[in-house]
Amino acid sequence: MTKRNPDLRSDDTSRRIAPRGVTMEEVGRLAGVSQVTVSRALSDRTKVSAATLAKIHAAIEATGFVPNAIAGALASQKSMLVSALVPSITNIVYAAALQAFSDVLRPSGYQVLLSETGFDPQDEESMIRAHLSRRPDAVVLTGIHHTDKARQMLRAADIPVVEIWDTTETPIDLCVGFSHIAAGQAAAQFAVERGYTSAVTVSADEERALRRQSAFAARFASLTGSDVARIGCAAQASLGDGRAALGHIVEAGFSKGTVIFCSSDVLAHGILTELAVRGLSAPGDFAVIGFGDQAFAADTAPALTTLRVDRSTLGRVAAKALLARFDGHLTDERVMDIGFEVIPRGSA
Amino acid sequence: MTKRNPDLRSDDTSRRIAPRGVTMEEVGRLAGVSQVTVSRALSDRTKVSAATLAKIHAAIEATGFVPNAIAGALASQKSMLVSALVPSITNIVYAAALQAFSDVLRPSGYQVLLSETGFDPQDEESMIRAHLSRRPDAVVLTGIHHTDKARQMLRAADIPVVEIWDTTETPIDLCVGFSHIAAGQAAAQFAVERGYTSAVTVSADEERALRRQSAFAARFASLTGSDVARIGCAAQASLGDGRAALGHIVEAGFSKGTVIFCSSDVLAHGILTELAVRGLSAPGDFAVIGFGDQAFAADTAPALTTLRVDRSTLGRVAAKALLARFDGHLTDERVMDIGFEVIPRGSA
DNA sequence: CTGTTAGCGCGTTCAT
DNA sequence: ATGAACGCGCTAACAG
Repeated sequence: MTKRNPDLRSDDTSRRIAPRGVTMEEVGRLAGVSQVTVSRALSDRTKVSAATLAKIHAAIEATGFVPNAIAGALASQKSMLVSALVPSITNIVYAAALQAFSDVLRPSGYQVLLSETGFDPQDEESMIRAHLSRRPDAVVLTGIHHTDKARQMLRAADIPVVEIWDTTETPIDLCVGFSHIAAGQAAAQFAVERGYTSAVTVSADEERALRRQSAFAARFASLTGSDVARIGCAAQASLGDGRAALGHIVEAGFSKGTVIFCSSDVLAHGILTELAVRGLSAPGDFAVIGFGDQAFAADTAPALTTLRVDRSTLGRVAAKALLARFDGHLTDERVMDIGFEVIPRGSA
Repeated sequence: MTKRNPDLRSDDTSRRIAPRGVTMEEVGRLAGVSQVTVSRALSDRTKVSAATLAKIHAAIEATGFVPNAIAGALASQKSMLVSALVPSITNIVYAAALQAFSDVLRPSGYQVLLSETGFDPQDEESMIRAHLSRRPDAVVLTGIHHTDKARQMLRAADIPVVEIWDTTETPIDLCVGFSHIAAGQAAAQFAVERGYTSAVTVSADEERALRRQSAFAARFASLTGSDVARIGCAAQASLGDGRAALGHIVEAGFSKGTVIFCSSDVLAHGILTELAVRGLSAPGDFAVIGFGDQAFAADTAPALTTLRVDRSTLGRVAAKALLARFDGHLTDERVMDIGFEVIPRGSA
């Protein structure tokens, strides 16, 4: 008998204090059934008799068995993993969308593998490679700009891909977001309707924010004939950046009655803060429009006029689209526009 | 010959448009070497001749091969995955720590599998089970309160476990955080030294925040002899909650010169906001102490006096402790206190 | 309802 | 420096 005694291994583990992990084989042995039966009991309890099911559950309880999802994934070619890539997890905007996204996927057994890409497509590409090595059942990317290599790898992976936070005519696969150009235009339209004839933008140095900013400026100029200046700041704009921006605006001698379109509510909040410090008021001296409608926007003083993008809906729609795909529903609706909404409050 | 022809599979895949995933076998065939050689080339390039290495890389390039980490993990018994469980990813406090944590682990090839537990130990337990099924090489938990079952599963998994955001004499394994009691006491001490003789706390309904609040109240009372009232709000406290809290404080008739200790900077910011709206000032009318030293704390008006906890350091220390463990360094320093710091600014 | 047999794609011996 | 054989723990046919 050259064949290895199958019991050797169990003898080895029985000597150990902490086994490497209980297997279905061991659970089955204890329950008096084979490994497959254990597998079946766990995947579909109706495929096993009530009596054996009870014995198996007892054995699982006794051994503390936790299924090995790695082995399961290798055998079934399904990892039950969805990978998500966002620029930053400390940015509430992405975090909130991911929260909703995960919440929808979890009940179906999927877990989300998350990574930060920063704002660089090259970094994103290498993270995509790392994620694909785990054979996710789907991938979620932020934005619509990716390297050619990244697109190619994604297509080769032959799994659903969702691009979020933007819209495009040419998605890799699926797309859930809204038009940043339309958002910027809507803000301009609103500002003009409110009677403002002069405007400045304060915008984070981030591609989508810049697109909103440009659209605002173009529309505002075409509507009023007045040029729109731009003040820039870091990609992760802070309250302090907003305060500093107002300083520049005031010192540049912008006339009172100017409206300030910010690329985020945080920047807008900074503007409001600095306004108060300088004894100025909104919208009397300067009007302020934010972006995002974050939790605090309704509670600033004055309350912040802003553009709402429903981050939860974004995540939820993306997740549901994936679940539909996993169920074989091949929707022809590949790009889903969740829109946005101007929320008029006190600041403009 | 009943044995399946090993070439059948490759013939099948050659007919496909999108193969299920290129294998080392296929890469090797194209490079004229065996599967093992490809494996070696990828794990340690020096174990393969320069000539074959080149051929292998060419084949990888040509096929778009991406290693299957699932198969790798099953074979090597190493998933290169670290699972992390936090109450909420939209809470900047946890997100920032995770960011640093991931950044330290990534260069070593580890990825972080993240899940939200909410604030319920029972939910945490089931998420732990789900995570353990993926056979992570380590687990990170938030806080020191977990169900017995959870502790038991974790021990059975026989992998490093790090509890973060708190300290304890009896960690499951490792622990990285700070003493919430000491933090509350330090805030009270500071308040007393600044001359405040009356205090109120505004605290989120969350275990660690409540512990800080109690410690503050106890120390403040023992130092001044005056009782400390408590105002509570939701676990995820908002700016609006802070504003409302000040309303209660004012209406309850607290004397001016009272110091308000908040469980988060966001709440404190809300207090400052409402103070300004009511024409009151800090610290003249009411002094405010926050907690966390978030990015905006230095830029509020007045700047917020707060307790700083270095979230990046927290994440970094936890990650480094794990890397040391992976390298076999069995430190006897199991609980690491990263401390905190009182940051005196204008509000108190 | 239950067991047998084959892989899933890789790392890890052990040869050569 | 390279290859053959084996096994990681599970799911997926196929029998009975």
